[in-house]
Amino acid sequence: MGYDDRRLEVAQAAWRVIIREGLDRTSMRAIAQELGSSTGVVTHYFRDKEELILFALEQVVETTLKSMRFCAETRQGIDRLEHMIFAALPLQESDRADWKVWMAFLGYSIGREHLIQQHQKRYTHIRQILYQELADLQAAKLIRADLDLTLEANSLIALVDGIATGVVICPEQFSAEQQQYLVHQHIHALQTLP
Amino acid sequence: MGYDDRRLEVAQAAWRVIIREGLDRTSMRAIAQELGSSTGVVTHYFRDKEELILFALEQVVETTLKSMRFCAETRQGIDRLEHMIFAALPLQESDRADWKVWMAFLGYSIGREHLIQQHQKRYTHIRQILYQELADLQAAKLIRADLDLTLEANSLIALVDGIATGVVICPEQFSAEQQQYLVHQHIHALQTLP
DNA sequence: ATTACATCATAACAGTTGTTATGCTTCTAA
DNA sequence: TTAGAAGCATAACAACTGTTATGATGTAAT
Repeated sequence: MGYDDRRLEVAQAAWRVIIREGLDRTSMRAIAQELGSSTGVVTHYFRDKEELILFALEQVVETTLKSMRFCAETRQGIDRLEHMIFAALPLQESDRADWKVWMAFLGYSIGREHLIQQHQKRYTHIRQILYQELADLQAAKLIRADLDLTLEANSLIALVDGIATGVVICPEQFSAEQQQYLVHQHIHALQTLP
Repeated sequence: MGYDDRRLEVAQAAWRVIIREGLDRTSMRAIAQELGSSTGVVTHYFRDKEELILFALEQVVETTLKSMRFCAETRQGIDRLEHMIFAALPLQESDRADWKVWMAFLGYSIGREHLIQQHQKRYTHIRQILYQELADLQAAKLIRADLDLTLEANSLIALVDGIATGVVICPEQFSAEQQQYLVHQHIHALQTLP
């Protein structure tokens, strides 16, 4: 097992502790214990706690983006955008964990300007991805021509954020079908006339 | 100045520290310092830290609900629902602070089941309020008859949550007009035909 | 075989945390 | 006037924090 693999194991241990105990109670010792090792392992693979924490978050973001890209590969048109959004939602119970980590980080970033700025970059990145999708749809005349695409991209992000928040807090209020229905309604409102 | 007033002052000091430093760095000593006093004041008005923290959050929730009720008083129909939603949004820069506290708490609740349950109750409360508004609109035939009102209430909550998250992270991406536009689009989609 | 490095354990460090106890005022009611 | 409570300050407590240093392994290259 290589260096990067072991590093990932440490991050995944941190990931589990964050979900189970909360981000502010995710101490070096708790991570080491979750890993079944000592803190020496943790400090060996990560310069400090922040580097470890941010790496764990980056894994969550990357897997989600990869899932979105995978869903986009085989599809075209409105259906393609719709399934990209679906890929980001916590449709299955197992998807909720990643969103818990994400929300823990959002709250943890309040009062920490440099973490807020990192989130801004992530939002900008996903916004550009969605903007490109919307622009392609608009060029193909599949959605209305009078749309502010940046605003609509932000609206899609807000839609996903809002649904995911609802799922994490009240899972019984958002079945997979209901989540998909809300996204479907939202997206198909883009292609009808003003 | 009465007991309750002083108690509120302590909570407001905590409120300011949460926004400035983050929830996990909001210590008893930091709150006391923000208040210009000693920790003796804090412990005198609150049994422990959790009671203080939760009281501060409750103030945020109450002021928002009060603002929504106030906007509802003078209006009727679709316009009434729309302005209730507006009242919950961070339209002004000064409104962002309350949402920062809210988001800090959401993240802080990850891994703390009893805090999640408290959030569930809050969501249930606001959902019932919105459900009643939607039911009234449906009875007056102002919105479609085939809507699942519970789902639509959850959708409205998700809309506000998502927009507010976007505002806290990327304020420059959501002007007051854009926020209102998104809510307007969402709500007016309820009254057209399927 | 010896050197060097990667991996990990252990322990100590100084700082911060929530909580509690104690005591000092100031005010109020008997 | 006096007893007592309210309001607040101070200090101490043990527990926990991230970080760092040190040393013990094993492994691979010279």
